[in-house]
Amino acid sequence: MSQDREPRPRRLRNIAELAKLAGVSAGTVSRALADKSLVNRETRERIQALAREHGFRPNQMASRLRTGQTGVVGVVIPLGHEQKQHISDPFFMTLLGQLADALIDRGYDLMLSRALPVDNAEWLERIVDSGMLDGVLLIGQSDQFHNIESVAARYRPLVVWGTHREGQQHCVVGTDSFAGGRLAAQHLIARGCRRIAFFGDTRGLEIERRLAGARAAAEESGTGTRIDGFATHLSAEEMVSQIAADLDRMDPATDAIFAASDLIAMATLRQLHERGRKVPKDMALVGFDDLPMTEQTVPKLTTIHQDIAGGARAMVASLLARIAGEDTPSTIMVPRLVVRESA
Amino acid sequence: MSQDREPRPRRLRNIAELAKLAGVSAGTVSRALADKSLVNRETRERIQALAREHGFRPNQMASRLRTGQTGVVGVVIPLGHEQKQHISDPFFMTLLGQLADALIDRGYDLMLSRALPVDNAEWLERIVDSGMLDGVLLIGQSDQFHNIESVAARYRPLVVWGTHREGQQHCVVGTDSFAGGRLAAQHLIARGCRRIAFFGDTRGLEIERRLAGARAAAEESGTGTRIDGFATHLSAEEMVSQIAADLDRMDPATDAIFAASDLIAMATLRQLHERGRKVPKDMALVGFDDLPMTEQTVPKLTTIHQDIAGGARAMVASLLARIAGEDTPSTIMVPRLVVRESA
DNA sequence: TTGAAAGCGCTAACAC
DNA sequence: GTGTTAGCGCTTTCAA
Repeated sequence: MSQDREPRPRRLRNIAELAKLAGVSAGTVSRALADKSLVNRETRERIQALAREHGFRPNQMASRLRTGQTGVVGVVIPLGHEQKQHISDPFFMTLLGQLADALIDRGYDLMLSRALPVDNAEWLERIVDSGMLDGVLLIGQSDQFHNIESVAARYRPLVVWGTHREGQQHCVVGTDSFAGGRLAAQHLIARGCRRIAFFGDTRGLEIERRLAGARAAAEESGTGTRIDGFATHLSAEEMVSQIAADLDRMDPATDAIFAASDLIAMATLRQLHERGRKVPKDMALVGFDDLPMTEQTVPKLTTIHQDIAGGARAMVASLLARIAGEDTPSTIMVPRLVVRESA
Repeated sequence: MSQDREPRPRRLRNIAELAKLAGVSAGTVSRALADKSLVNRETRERIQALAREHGFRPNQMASRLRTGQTGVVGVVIPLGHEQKQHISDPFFMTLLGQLADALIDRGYDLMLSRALPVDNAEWLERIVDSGMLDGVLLIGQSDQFHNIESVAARYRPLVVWGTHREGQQHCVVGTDSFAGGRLAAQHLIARGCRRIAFFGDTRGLEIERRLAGARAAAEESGTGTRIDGFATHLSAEEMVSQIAADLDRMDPATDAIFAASDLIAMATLRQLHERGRKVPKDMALVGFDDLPMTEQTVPKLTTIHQDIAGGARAMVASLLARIAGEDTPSTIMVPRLVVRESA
């Protein structure tokens, strides 16, 4: 109704036009719109009303150039060795969703990129030096550990999801993958499993640590348990056929599978079902991540819990501190075994 | 090694500094870095080498302000009635992943926002008038149809995922939800089901059309099939308990469930399993979306396929055309029934 | 082929 | 309190 009564006036192009209309200077308009207290309450309200009436909003690009604050955080998924892995991988997406919520709550916009280091060795430099971002969040280290290290040495507002290595420079938030892998294997061994297949591509740092942890547990147990590694693709398309093949060629004595992610575990569950192998009776199965969907599978997936929401909050908190000039240590979260039905 | 040999010179702050270093003017540097042909090949290469050596990259904020092209597309998820629904909803995420891939391939960055229209009636105006974006993609119409219409009337580079209504202004890409709902119900009725529960919150336009289509199929069948609507929450947390409650209070004669999304279907599958009800023997179940994960469930989910990847490409293609000043019609994709095991 | 200069739209230091 | 002015860092006429 009100739209019919007051036909919208011509759209204002910039602060100067609004200033002319209001009979004040551009500076005053800028201050009024930013709710600065230095401006007379009456004129401020008048200008704000005028802006609202004309649907005027200051150009953010200009404002951000001028202030040097972009209000934008880059969220980047580096896909080095796992090029086929899609940005829509559920773990990435879950973390991304949490990051988006946390950043938006803090008033930041989020710029999403997928980087292919293989095509472009300077992927990270290009992003951090774009001048468009107040800070950068990396989802995963991929196989770019050293590259990240060297950029982090000079670009401070950078926080990475991933694994911590002794003496590393860059601020990382993540779960202790080694401990998680160990937990998984310990559980399987305690159940009586002695021949464990590991499904995961160990070129990724986190995955490699999970396998290492599992191997350590096997060693420590003194049971002679063996762990066979299978390099499972991360792309959804290839993953299924590869799991099928691995299931067929693996040692028939294998009595447990430790999947490096819940996604792999779910695909494995399905393939086992198709082969008529009961989980956990014929084959125990443990996943990793504890994505929400793992409670929906039949049987429910036993898995290693990572606190993704907490991790996202930690990443954002560290990044904002770094944007403010502080230095922040890495955050290593403790994984937790969640026993459900699959093992 | 090379890093040890040549200690990095002090970082250049802007084009002017590089210009001084190269003994040319800022204009020439700008042209050289943009690979403009007007600049002498030799000087161009010299400047580019210098830039590389110093790790210099022009400030994008300034460049974009000057040219008026931001190279950024906004991707926004409006959460009107479904406020609790998280940005990490798998359908959103799948579509978002595809959009990200398509946009990045075309050289655009992607700015992600979650909008809460309830808190802020001007959510969309604020976004399109921010001056930060060349165009905007909306994932879903939520309950904001009229709001979107009025903004679309003046802001052209806007493409929306959702449902098409007769005579609407805004460019939409989506699946014919009515046809999809009808397909689902037809399939269930053909299987002999006569009492169908619909799980979904019909305040969303697409969901409402799916139910309407199902009701139309029931009507047309002349079988006296009834369809009972249950308003299922979209937030993962509440969804499960609500489905459980609905399952317990629904008419005992109910022999089929049509879930408005695969996510709802998967949660329903799990709840049915817990109640010892076999799918599809005791209860037939059809989902909607055909997300990749629906092939991993046990039993595999029968669902209505939406071409999410194709839809994402269509959205991006339409948006780029609109950014270029063209006008584009809406794209309504035809849904397809995918019969697997659950019905 | 290159340099000089204007200006994208905004903000903030400095005046008054 | 408000106006004036000088840039933020870049691109792009225009002139040479």
